[in-house]
Amino acid sequence: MLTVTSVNVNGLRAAAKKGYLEWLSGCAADVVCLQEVRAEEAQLTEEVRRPAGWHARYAPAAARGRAGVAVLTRREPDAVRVGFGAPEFEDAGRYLEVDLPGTTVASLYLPSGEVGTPRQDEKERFMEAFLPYLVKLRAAAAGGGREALICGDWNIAHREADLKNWRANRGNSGFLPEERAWLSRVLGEEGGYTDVVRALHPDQDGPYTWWSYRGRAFDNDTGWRIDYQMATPGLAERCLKAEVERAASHAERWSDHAPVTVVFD
Amino acid sequence: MLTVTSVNVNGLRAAAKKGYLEWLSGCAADVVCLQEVRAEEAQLTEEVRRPAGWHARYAPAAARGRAGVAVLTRREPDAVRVGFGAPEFEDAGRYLEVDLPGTTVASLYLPSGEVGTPRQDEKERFMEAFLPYLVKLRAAAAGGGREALICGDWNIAHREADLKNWRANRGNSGFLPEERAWLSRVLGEEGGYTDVVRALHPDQDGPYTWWSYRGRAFDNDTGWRIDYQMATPGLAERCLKAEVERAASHAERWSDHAPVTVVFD
DNA sequence: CGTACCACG
DNA sequence: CGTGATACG
Repeated sequence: MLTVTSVNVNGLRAAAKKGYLEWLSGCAADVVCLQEVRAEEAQLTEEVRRPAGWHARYAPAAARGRAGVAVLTRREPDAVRVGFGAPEFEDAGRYLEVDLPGTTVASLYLPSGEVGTPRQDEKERFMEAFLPYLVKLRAAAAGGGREALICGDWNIAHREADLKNWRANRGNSGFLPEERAWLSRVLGEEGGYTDVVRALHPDQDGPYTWWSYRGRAFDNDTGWRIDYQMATPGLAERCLKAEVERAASHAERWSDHAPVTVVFD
Repeated sequence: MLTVTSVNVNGLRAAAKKGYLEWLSGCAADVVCLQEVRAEEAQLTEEVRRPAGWHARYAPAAARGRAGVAVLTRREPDAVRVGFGAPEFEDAGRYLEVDLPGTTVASLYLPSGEVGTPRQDEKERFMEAFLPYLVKLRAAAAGGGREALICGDWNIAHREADLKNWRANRGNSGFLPEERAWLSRVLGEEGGYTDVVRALHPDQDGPYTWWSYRGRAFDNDTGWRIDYQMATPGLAERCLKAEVERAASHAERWSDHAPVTVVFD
């Protein structure tokens, strides 16, 4: 059994002030992947940096206060790797991988973009460099009799069911045809990964994992499903349960994203 | 009778959220001089911009969110002037003058400095340009049978009694020998102004008008007296009462400065 | 709208 | 330590 949770915390220091640690203490997962930590380890309190009972590995961004991913594991990982080989994104705080027995788990924070800005170009460069890595990772895992799970904020909604207002967002970053096509490659023959939440919930809208802080997006459930756990075939087959932990109320929210939890047999 | 209050609000928008308007509604003054407004009029709510019963004139800084002085008057001023003729400080949001019958009242925010930095040089340039203006203002007022009152944050403690830790601050901006000597010139033969709070309270420490937000400065009354009302001789003679309105508790504070109120006959 | 940074005080 | 600017999301 392996239970993995992934959540974009939108600033770990802010999240810790609003209930992240209480949430973590009730979290039964074996592995927790965090994105948008937005802090270096030295800026975190000891309790937040290494919660009791967890091993914690961080990959902060070179730019202070930006991005940053982490992985918490109940047992010490066998190996830890930062980045995926693309020089531009080596110190971007966007990819961290840990090896556990039989399985490699990664925390990913794919850049968010905005059409017509350099940030969209950066997002596309990331996507272009990352897909070959995913292919290589899957092959390497298969060759070594291992599985891989890429958790995180992919900043792309794949299909119309993956966001509330898909019509209005056809021209917006996060739901562009080329972004959706790229995710289809990750999930198709080329990548061979499975979106395990969608695999277990094929016929519903959402479940959304992100709601803008602007307006009443959360209250109206005007959300996007952009946080995924993408599993190699052998691992995907073992998926028993997959769910998104939407906060009960706006007041209980400690991030604009919700945790995504998957239980593997 | 003329009652004048002066206070550095340290951001009028923040002050308004913490009790400034409640304080103002209990304020019996005829004129209120504000410093560090840190906003343009358009950024203020109508209620804050023009409180009921007041006329309000603003002199914002060209740099957004910096400095900014204002004067509130119960009756419409006869004239309003921004700046004191020094080109460098014309749009600095540091000086605003209003004419009321028989009296000119000014709101001043003298630059704060830091030894060894360009900001200290700026402070000194301001002082150098401002003293001749004060001399000219006094002469012009006298020639026209008027009085003048310069209220505000002068960012200099004059004597040892004007700050709690004078020994430790001998080398710090705000209590440098040259700054103190400059204030002595304002208050001596050259300027001819009277520090009316000190005139009415000659033998006490303080009363302080500013306490740093750092540490427990307010609770320990580790303050500085840097906010003054400086009056021309005829007006100084009419001073009946002068006091500093220290907030009762840290929780009641809506600025790091306290209002200075003077009643003239 | 919220979390960070920074400059200023 | 707090205000407000800015970048990012």
